[in-house]
Amino acid sequence: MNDLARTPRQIGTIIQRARKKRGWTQTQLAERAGLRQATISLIESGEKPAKLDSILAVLAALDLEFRVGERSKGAGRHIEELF
Amino acid sequence: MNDLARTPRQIGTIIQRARKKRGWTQTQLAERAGLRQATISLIESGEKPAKLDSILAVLAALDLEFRVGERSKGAGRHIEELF
DNA sequence: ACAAATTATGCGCCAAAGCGTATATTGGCC
DNA sequence: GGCCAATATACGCTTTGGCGCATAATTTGT
Repeated sequence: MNDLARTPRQIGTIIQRARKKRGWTQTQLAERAGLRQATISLIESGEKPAKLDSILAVLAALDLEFRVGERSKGAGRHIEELF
Repeated sequence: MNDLARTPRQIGTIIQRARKKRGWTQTQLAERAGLRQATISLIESGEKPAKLDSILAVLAALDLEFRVGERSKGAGRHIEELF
């Protein structure tokens, strides 16, 4: 994978795609991440900035993780390019 | 680069390394990220969970970015895996 | 089209991140 | 040791993310 995640919205989109890929509902993901369905909804929309802990919990529940790399070194894809 | 970042502490360590690599003080980084020196100190220690926005601002100031990838898989990725 | 499931919002509340300011504490360097 | 830059803490205050609970709004399946 290695999707670029520079903004809360990009992160939300990535999370949503990963969740649907697993066939999970927001409620199911919320349970696994120890959050509420409403919180998942907000995170996926990216409109309200979340806490780092919440994002990390969601990523872990999806078996995903952050990696930190230098910008503009083309090691990832922009999520917008997907459709 | 592409450093693993699963916990706030790991993220803080990465940020600190990148900052020192650039020869910046916490105060300088704070100015560029629109935060306080004290906040940078807390983020680098990773002891107090920060807000996602703060982390993203710091990464951007350091010309870094998050990438999201599957756990337990190497950094250099096969694009074919995605579909 | 209808019912069921899923997702998006609303409201009051609490905990805490970040702020401003200021002060310890540490670390280099001469 | 002594001095100054750099970093870690402190306190009161404001803002807000996430909660519980609930309900709209939307999507999906038959």
